[in-house]
Amino acid sequence: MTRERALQTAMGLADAGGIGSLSMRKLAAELGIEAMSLYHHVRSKEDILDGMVDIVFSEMELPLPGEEWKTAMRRRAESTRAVLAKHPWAIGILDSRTSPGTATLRYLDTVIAFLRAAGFSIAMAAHALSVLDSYVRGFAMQEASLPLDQSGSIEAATESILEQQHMMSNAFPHLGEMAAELILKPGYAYGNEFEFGIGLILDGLDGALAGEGAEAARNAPTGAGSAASPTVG
Amino acid sequence: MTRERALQTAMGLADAGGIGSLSMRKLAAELGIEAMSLYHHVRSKEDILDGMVDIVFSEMELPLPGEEWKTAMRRRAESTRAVLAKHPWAIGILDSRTSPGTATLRYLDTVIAFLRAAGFSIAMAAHALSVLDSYVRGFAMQEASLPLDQSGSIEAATESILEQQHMMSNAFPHLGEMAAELILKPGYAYGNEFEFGIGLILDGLDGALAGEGAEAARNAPTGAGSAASPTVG
DNA sequence: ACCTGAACACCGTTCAAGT
DNA sequence: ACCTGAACACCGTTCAAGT
Repeated sequence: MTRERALQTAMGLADAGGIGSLSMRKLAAELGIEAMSLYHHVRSKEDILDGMVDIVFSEMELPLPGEEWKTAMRRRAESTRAVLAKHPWAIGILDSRTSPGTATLRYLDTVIAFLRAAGFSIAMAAHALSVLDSYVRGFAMQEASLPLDQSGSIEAATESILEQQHMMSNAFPHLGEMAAELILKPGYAYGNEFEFGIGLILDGLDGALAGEGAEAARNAPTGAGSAASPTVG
Repeated sequence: MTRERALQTAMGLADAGGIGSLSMRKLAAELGIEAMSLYHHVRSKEDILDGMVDIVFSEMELPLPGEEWKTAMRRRAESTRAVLAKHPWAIGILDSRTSPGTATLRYLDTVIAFLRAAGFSIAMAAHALSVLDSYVRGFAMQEASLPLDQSGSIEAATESILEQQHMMSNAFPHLGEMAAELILKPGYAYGNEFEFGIGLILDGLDGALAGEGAEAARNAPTGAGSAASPTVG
């Protein structure tokens, strides 16, 4: 029995049945011990959740040094989305840990280092982190709560949805139209909306970065507009 | 005793002490009845959560007919953020309700109607809803989990944070630099990042809309590029 | 050092019994 | 129709007692 094995088993339980099916008693049973024995390896259930969240961060792909920044941030976003789809219970508690683990801190540090090396000022790196991660986590949250079939399209096979669809078209015509003309059509998968948003945000960051670079160049025309020193006051 | 009063009291409990402090027994006590009596007015705790989420949607400001769309969407985003800051327990369960209430459906229908009237195709309205709401909810989630003082800046007064800050600067230098040079500086408030992201997304949508309008004009040069008919196949 | 039975203070919900 | 006591099957956690 190690803390590591307890965390891995806890991840398995949460992945399989949601965070609600993770209890100290069930986890202990899975490990072949009594619930009270767990407290020799972890401090509390909160401690277990801290450890689980840190494992989730450790599974996310990091940007590679030298990679073009938009490519790197797009890959990071897609990796985050994939990891959160595998561990949907983690979405709501990713940020709420009061004591972030080392994998979490290393993850953040590496992303910030990458952005700085790519020419982002400290303030612009904070902007980029905020808008990208807010979007990716919000999207993961919405995606996690959809009734999806295995192709990723909305599960419309049940009678109840079709009934609702009919009622909706009368009481809520625009929602009904969007459902009928787009969302419930065979080709539509909500997951594809991700690409639109991430592209839009990366292009926007590109523009903001160019504007900042131009401004820096005006203020200090000899500098290369690169990353070494902070440009924020 | 009515369902309405039960929901309002439940909201008060959740607002005050988080969703964890909302139990059927405590709610009943607050209402002056026994826990079991609640089941005469609501079907289950899930039913209560459904009702609470619908009330949260009813508190969000809707776009006004005729309003300029970027203004309207910015106001909607800020209102959503404010409502979710008042009811942080709602952020993680907003989308996960399997049976949305009438306020929720009316809210969505009104927003879609507004976007269609502003010239968005069905597909572009879906894009806009997805990227805006993912961002706003993701941001609300991150904001809800920060240790903020009343001015909205990070609470840096505790020794433990300063200690961590010192350790961090060695092990995680870029994170440490961002903390020291930006986040822990007196003027900084994480909430101000919201404006950067929402502006970036609205500008991006503006460009996408113009592109779509130009394409529609090429395909049917006599049309005004307006909202009446769907342009999605 | 590691494990555990009993216990405490909680949960959501059912059911039969009251008015 | 509305309320409720007792009960069931759960929680996280403490504590004294075992090896």
